[in-house]
Amino acid sequence: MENKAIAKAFKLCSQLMELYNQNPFRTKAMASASFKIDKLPFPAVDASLEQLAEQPGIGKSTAEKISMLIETGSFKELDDLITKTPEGILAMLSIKGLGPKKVQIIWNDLGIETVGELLYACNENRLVEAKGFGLKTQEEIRKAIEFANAAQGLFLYAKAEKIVQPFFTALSAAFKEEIHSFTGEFRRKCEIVSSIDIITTAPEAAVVHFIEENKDFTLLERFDASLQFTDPFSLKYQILFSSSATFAYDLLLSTGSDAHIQQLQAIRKDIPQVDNEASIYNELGLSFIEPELREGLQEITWAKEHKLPKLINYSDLKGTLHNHSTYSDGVHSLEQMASYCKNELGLGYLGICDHSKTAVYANGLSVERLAEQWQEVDNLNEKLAPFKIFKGIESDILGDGSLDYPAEILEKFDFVVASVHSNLRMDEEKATQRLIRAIENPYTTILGHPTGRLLLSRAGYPLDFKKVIDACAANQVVIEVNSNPLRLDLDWRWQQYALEKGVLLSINPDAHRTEGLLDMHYGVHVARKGGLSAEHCLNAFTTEDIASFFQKRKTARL
DNA sequence: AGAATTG
DNA sequence: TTGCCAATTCT
Repeated sequence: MENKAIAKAFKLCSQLMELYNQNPFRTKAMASASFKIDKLPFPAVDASLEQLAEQPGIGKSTAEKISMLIETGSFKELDDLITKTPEGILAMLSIKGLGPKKVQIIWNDLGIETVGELLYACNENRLVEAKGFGLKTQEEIRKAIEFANAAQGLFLYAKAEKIVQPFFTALSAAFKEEIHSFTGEFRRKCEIVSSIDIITTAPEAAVVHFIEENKDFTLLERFDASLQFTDPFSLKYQILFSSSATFAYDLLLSTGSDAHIQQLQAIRKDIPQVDNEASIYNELGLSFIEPELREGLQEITWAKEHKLPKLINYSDLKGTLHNHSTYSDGVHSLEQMASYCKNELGLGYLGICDHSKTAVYANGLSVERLAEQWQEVDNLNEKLAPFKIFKGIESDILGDGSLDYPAEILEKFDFVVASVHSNLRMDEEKATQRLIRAIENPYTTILGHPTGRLLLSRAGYPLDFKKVIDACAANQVVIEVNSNPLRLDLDWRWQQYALEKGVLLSINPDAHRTEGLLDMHYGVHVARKGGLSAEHCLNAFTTEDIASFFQKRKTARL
């Protein structure tokens, strides 16, 4: 059990305590325990009861709850609260805009106990009758419910990967002589997947037996050449049965996308059945197209002219930009982050970009604390050389598009990532103007997570992407590919346009802990979908090249 | 802490 | 009517 899951359980417990008007001090204590656990720099599962109890903010009783949670999946208080709460009420607590107080009113005053009824009430304009609810709140809740409904049955790529990897390994081990491959959305590295598609040459009856032996799985349907089932997470699987003779052809067709296959069929109605994918493309007069690119955008045109981009690989990354530390809301210290980059990942540099002063909720840095951080960076740079820490900041873009420090502070950073964290509900016109003002700021080096979206959780603010990207091109501002699996923002659908305009992209993990740096793998996946090559990726620059890039940006604005 | 919404 | 405070939720 990960710290995040433990923290979530404590958070839920605190919300339920508040829902039932329990002692506010105990409720607060529960919430603060959740916060503390989320910020532990080591996995709670590896710690002893004593080690946990001596952590500031975690006492003996919290430590015991944690160990109970790890052992049994729950603890007494939480269990009792969950038992007496209808499922629909629990679901409401995870809808954005609804906290314990509002849910309490919905439940007690309106007598609504399910999310479906709540949506119905919104549509019938009945929510406005309740105290504390108005038209705007009702509309926000309605939108949040519809967003959550649309996300039903969908999984973040990263989550699906974690779930499915052991299954795929087991399948491969059970049928060692056969060929297996992921296919479909998962093979195309789509940021969201609706099913896990696997193609195999293993005999159907044996695979069915293999699935049936695993009690966790529920068989759904069997067609001629496919088998569908779900797992305990409700993730859907589809297994396609192929043969070694037709494997490449079946793999290509099942990989899709539909648009890509249609475009291939427009070249030749019958796609040739030869023994590997590269040969199939060659027969059609095309260069081999990597699965990630098969989205029906421009890849066929590129392949016809043999002008496909040489897609970036994880191993092309030389360093990492946009990361947090304990100076703001990160879990690991600056030194831990730097050592991990240097020793575990073999990277050449770390850009440290803690939150700026306006982000108080994330412990943003005052000018005084910035000075402290810079001193430590200087010390660490001596100690870890030739490894290099670059002094950066994730500056809030304020409501009017300005950055969060005066020019005399901004000029002292090696680079600045500018991102929006507040006032997320602007209309397209306002949000676009706000971003463009930030892009035009001479101190902005990188535009961070451009839309603020959280996949399967909330839409980003609406933007005129062309205007934003054109402004980046005009001002030589790099655009971040935020690699957090929940963000993956800039979306790959717009990366190709940015690259056409000569904009550089940067695969940024936005890591708040050492392991978060590994999220760059997901950034690479979507950047490949966007057609990114190493030469247009800022953090594929060597330490020397990126240092001179930052220096040039500085001299350019003098 | 600061913004938005509601009362 | 207007302005201001209080409560809730989010980032």
